[in-house]
Amino acid sequence: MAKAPLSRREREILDILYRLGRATAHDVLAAMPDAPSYSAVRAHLRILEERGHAKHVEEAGRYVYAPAVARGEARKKALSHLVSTFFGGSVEEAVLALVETSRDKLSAAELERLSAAVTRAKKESK
Amino acid sequence: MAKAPLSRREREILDILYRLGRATAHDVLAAMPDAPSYSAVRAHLRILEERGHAKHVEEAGRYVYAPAVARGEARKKALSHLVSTFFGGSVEEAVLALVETSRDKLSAAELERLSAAVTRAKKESK
DNA sequence: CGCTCGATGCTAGAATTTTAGCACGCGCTT
DNA sequence: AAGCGCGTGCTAAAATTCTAGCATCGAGCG
Repeated sequence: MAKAPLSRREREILDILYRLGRATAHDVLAAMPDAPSYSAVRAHLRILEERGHAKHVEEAGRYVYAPAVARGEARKKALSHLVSTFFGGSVEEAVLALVETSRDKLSAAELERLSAAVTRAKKESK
Repeated sequence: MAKAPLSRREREILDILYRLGRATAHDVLAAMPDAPSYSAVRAHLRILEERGHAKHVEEAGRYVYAPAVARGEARKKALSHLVSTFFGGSVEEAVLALVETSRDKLSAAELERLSAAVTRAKKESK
């Protein structure tokens, strides 16, 4: 499975696909702040599919697109890339940054769950 | 501060810059798996600078490049983009994924610190 | 000095990406 | 059954990205 690097627009569109989960060309178009023509979007979607990054199902006559590789996979990849380029490979620092910079966005319940997850990890690593 | 989206190669090179902190054209070239010519790299570096993404200092005659926007800033941005495209905006999920998928990579000490950070966050949010 | 080495600036061309538009095809309404 | 409205496939051309190579310039060396 060769992983040809995506071009700018392709990346943008694929990201939207990940964000939406599944979407038609119109949905994608609507989600783009600097949208080009409908045709252009469709062309990209087609190419994305050709290269194995997306797939589509026909539904009531129209195409509904979705990422080809599972969200989970993509997440890991993106996460690992980010950690290595911005945090020198330190997962710890990444987590810290995430928690610190969005303290207020995290509810008490969420923090509780995070706490539990860390504890769980501690046990496992023992 | 206009935000012109980066092209593929530019993105790649800028990432390397972030990873290395500071680097000469040669360093960058060496860090690229699919490296083009030295000239090409230099050209991109120049463009990157032109567009405000990188800057350089002359040092012993040669140019040493570094990202123009602080690592911290870039981190936040990258993190937030990632969270929104892959985790539906949920910081919690992102942290969980980070911790879960790299359990073994985290040392006991690191987990300890994370635990402390979460606790601290809890207090603050109170 | 005169040469070579290593670095930079610049330019032009090749290659890719990005976009728009046209040509159907299908289901509906009139 | 002819005329929309809406979707798709495909192609060609504009725009950008990517690359290489040449001209220069300063430092070090025989």
